[in-house]
Amino acid sequence: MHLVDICNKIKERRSLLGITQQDLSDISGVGLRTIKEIETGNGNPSINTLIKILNVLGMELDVQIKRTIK
Amino acid sequence: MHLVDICNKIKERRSLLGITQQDLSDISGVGLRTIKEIETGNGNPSINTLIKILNVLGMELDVQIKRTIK
DNA sequence: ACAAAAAGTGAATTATTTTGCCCTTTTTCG
DNA sequence: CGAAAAAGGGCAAAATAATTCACTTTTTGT
Repeated sequence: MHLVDICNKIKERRSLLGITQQDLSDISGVGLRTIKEIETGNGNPSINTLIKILNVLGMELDVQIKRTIK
Repeated sequence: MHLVDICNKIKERRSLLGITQQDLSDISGVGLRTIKEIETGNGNPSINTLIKILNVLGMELDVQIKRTIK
């Protein structure tokens, strides 16, 4: 999973939950500007920043062995 | 999955593959010091840095809905 | 035990992320 | 349609990650 995919997942999940970027910022403690950067795909967040956001969205990171060796 | 778990997975996987931190650094293009930081748990890498490392280890990131709401 | 290799750490510098402020564009909905 | 809400972006300051160099500690293998 690439960074852009992660960003899209975040955007979709937030939409699904019916909260705004501002809400996500307030609850996660991550700056609004940063969340905008991430959701538009222009961003390279640190793990901690990403995890803060994912937590609010009820999601989590996982690391696994690649199934398909492209 | 927390940051510390990710760090441990990286460390274990590198060990399993029988390569050194130096090797991982050379192949991934991520600085040796950065890799050391990550493996010892003192680190907050950006997603891109993390992905570079995971690629070399044949691993990948995934984002998913939390199964257990602790 | 000893030497070599690998891993861990400190400090200083550079590069990048994170942030707030402010404004523009797009979307929502009465 | 028209106003309000939400999203998208430019810019510069502050915070933090990434890197290099040098050294110490630990681990590995003979």
